[in-house]
Amino acid sequence: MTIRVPRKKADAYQHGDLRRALVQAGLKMLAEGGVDGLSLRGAAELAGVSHAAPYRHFRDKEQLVSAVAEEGFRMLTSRMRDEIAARGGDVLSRLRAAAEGYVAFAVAQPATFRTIFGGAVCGEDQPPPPGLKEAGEEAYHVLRDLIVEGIERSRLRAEEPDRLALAAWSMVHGLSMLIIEGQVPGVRGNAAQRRAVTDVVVHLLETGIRPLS
Amino acid sequence: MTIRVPRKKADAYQHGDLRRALVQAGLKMLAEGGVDGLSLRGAAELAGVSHAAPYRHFRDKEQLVSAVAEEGFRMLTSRMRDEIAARGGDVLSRLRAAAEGYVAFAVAQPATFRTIFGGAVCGEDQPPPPGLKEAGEEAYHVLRDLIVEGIERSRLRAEEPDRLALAAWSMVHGLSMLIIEGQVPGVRGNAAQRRAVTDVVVHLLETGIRPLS
DNA sequence: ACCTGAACACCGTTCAAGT
DNA sequence: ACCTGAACACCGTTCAAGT
Repeated sequence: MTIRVPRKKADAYQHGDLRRALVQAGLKMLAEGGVDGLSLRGAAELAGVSHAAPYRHFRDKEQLVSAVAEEGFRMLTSRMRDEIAARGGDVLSRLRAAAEGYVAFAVAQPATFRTIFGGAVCGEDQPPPPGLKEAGEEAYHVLRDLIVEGIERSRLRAEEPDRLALAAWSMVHGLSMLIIEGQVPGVRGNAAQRRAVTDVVVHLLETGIRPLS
Repeated sequence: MTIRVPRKKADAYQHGDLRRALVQAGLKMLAEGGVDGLSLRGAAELAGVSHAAPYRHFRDKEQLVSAVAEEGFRMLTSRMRDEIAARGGDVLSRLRAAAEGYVAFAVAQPATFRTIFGGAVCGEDQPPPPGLKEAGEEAYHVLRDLIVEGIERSRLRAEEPDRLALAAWSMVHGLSMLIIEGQVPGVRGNAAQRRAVTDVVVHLLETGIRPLS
């Protein structure tokens, strides 16, 4: 009789971890070379494998990009959770923390952020790949849970949570994109200014742009 | 003596209109093949010219993409202006029209919309190319003028206009991106639902997500 | 000035062949 | 099963050469 131990070696590239290695390589290429720096051949080289090997794990480049986007999405969610936990306070304070984590991630990893929402992943009609969809829903639930708590505590309007969540997500997502695009002058490189701008925008999200009347 | 007439022929590709032809070709490729469908060689072929000819007008692909983004930005601004003019009404009604024009353009031309804000154009530190920056400012002023009018008429909060404009732009831009990314379920293909969702989000932008208290 | 054709390096993808 | 090496089509870019 032989006892089968599940193989978990350190140099496990040849045992099923090539997929993970390729995704990590993709994230590294995004961080170093921007969106255009991500290539199948480059990822294969970084993983120490021939350029044809990735096709054992991904049908085409789009599937690798999708896997990288999924991992990036989970990193974004982590960043939000960390910021929320570090800030604490009442639910509005934690919502602001989530917003700042979101913006901070976008600025720190613009190419990864763009890949997550890059649309190279799902075309006009195709549904998003399941893993990426799941990662998106996980991020969305972090936001939605805060919204629901805010409503229960009467710190947010007694509206349908999904409506408030969509408005909040849109605002923070748009702000992040405009900042990394350089459309908000003097903010991309200045962390203090960035936080100030984010606070202003989130405050307007909370109270609206119409007069209090 | 010879009278020099300014040359404006119909088949003016050889007389300085090659640049324009290449930009138009780029827009066509974006509409038909998505962001990845845009190539220098393809644009040259569509313009009926050798693959090296574009380098007389653009230093590299990035400059062509930048020119295409600029033209796309002007199309987006036109779309907003048209929607504003068609709707009319008070300033809040026209703000809503601008938002719907923005979202409608993004959904109708997602690849062009992504290229405008694609970031392939300006890197981390580089400033945006002047033409694209100007096109962006033109779009921004359409929004800002509405905001200023709203403040003057006491339909918007007496805040710094740029703050209100940034909040509004962020919200509508983010909503557009989330919709074309497929993150807002059941909206990408449904114009009526899309308008309803946009109205809800803009209404929350106006009145905020906090209770009226 | 403006354009061409050949050339180079790089990429995504396929496939017969190796272990 | 998993990986390799050669091969193909495509791309961005350069450059000597043509008019």
